[in-house]
Amino acid sequence: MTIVRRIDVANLAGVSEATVSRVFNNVKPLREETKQKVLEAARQLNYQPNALAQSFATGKSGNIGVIVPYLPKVNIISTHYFSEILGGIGMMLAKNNYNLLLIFQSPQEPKNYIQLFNSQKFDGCIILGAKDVPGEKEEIDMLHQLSHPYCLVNQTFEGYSFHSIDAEHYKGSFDAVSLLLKKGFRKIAFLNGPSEYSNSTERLKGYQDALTSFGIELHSEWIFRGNYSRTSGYQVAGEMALMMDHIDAVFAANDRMAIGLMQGLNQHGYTVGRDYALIGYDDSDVTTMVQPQLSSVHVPLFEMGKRAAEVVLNAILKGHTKPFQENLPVTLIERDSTNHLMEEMA
Amino acid sequence: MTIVRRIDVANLAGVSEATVSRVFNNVKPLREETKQKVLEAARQLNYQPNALAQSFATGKSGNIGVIVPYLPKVNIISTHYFSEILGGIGMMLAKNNYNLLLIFQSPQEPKNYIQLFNSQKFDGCIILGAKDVPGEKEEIDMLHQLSHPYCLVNQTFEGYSFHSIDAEHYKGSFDAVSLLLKKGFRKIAFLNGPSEYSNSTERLKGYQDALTSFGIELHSEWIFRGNYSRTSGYQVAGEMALMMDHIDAVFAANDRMAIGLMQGLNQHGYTVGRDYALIGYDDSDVTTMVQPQLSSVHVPLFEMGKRAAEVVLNAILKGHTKPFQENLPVTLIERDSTNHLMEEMA
DNA sequence: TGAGATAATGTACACGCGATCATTTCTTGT
DNA sequence: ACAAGAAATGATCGCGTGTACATTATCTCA
Repeated sequence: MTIVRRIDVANLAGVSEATVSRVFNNVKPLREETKQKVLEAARQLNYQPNALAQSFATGKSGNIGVIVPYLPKVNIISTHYFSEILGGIGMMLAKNNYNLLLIFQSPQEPKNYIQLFNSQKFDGCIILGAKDVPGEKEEIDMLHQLSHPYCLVNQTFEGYSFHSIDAEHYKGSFDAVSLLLKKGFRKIAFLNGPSEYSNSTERLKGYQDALTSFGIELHSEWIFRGNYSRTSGYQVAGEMALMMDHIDAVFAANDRMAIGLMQGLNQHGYTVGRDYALIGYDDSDVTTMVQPQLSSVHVPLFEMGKRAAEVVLNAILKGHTKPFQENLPVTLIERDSTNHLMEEMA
Repeated sequence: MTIVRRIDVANLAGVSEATVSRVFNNVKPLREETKQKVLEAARQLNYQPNALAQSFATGKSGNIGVIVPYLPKVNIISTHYFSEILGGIGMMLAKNNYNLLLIFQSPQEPKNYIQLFNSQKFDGCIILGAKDVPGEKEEIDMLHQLSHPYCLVNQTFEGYSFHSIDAEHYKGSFDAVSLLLKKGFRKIAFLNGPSEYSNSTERLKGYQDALTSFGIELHSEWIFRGNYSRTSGYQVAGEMALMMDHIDAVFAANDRMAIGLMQGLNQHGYTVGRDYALIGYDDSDVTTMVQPQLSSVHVPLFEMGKRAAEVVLNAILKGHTKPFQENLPVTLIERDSTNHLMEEMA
């Protein structure tokens, strides 16, 4: 049960090592007869080229690194958000015979993307959950300067033209708030996520512009902040409950916070539909599991993952190097949480 | 901007290549002075050992393959189940400086785990979502015979002693149904998953034994089958609605089906708490997002992933080879969906 | 102080493959 | 039948590292 090498196949087939290599790499010219002879020998010996040696010889690992933030207690992978993107990436890579190397990155430890590239563990990388904080921006900038194949997902940096796939969060936010306004709500609170994420700030702009476009004055006390977890939404409900007399609708920056908020406000006696309207973001599967079903903004996360993988593969395989930015469209999904209770009863 | 190699560091530090290698691999004996000289040279040149070459030289990739079933349309990763396990695996691997190679496996294409091992892309593998179907069993058996480091998660095979980490699904099921029985329910239906999964059949046994231990006759028409998706639960609701006069409680083999069923039965005018009790399985985050909150059986999926990774790492690093099977404990979590409505109102 | 032991460092090769270049075999046209 | 070109195949090297073995420097103890 030792490892079968190219030379073993060559000996059995009565050809040279180079010919075996040619058969497996489909390098022409090559006599069909020889090819069959080699394949038959390979089959008999159950030969499988050593991917490690191949990688070493070519200098290509055949892996794409996907960098995912890792928080010791919180299982970040389990959120709809990351899972969808990861699925999209996986699909595209599988189609192109690339492997997906999942790399968990602790927030505290310094980002060393360059070292990761130098180690040749992967040929390109996709960075999920990047944040606009000092250390990170510079590191990505260095990746960019050295023209390593990479792509950010759902994060852009003001003043830099990094490769990235994002979604139209400004529009999504604007549309969401506009829906509430069209429905007649006027006192609209906004539960946003951390400002290190560019899409948080984009959503804030969309929220503000929608209100002002309807001639409504902005109130800073209408703006709340969570960390995208359900728990944080639940906690914010405590603050918000104190001023529900001055709020008739809430736009939350993701579904999980929306649901946490909904549950928290329930505890304080405020019900969606009767006391306020609610709209989430991401259109995750939980939107249809709650009562009333949650209106939300669909974000093509799976597609975004696919596109990000495509961008990185194009950089690797076709040498594409010019800055690439793309914003995929989002879709407003209207469900019951943005309706008045009387409409339901009608 | 060319690649810095060991020899470059050696030249700058005025030592041999072997010494540089020794410094980086911490091979003694070694003079402290020499070590510092080499490290300083490496720092100046920004030297990073080539992981590809290291892997090739040692014959170890440093990767653990995680094999995940891939269904073109359905994004399997996004389910609580896989995400949690994956997170646990990732945690343990990161701690041991191993990388996680995610491998999507289409159900239709033949399983060739042996080839994957021969290709040396990974040093060990963890198989998620294995099914008890003809081709698969033999392939895993071969892995086992060749004593390749591997571990199954949440799947066992009758008559084989494959390495596996599972949970006490018989007990979980028994406890869940017993809870319903203690609450006074007697006409208890069971919405199970596909029988290719060993935990489906284990749960069936638990369900049956719980009923018979209470002296209740088994009714084959009480048993329904879905595929673990919410949609399948929703569809089953159509059948079940026809016989809700003869059912007062339902045990579902996972939360998603439970919620689908709940929504489907709602459409037919049957409400949890008023018309029937419901208990799910997995204790996923959606249990607390629905109304009433769903009783469920907590399965330590994250922990299971951790343990599976540990088993594989032990096989690789310490040569552990004897059959390893472990069943982690499950916990019954009682919420509102197993209470009668009148209790809530009291 | 010198010999033997031991610590420290250097030399050289293998790992399995891709790929270049050299060589042999085959084809074609007259 | 033969030359010239094309097609097919063979010999060989390099990729960057780990490591066995050879060599040299240092220490120890009488």
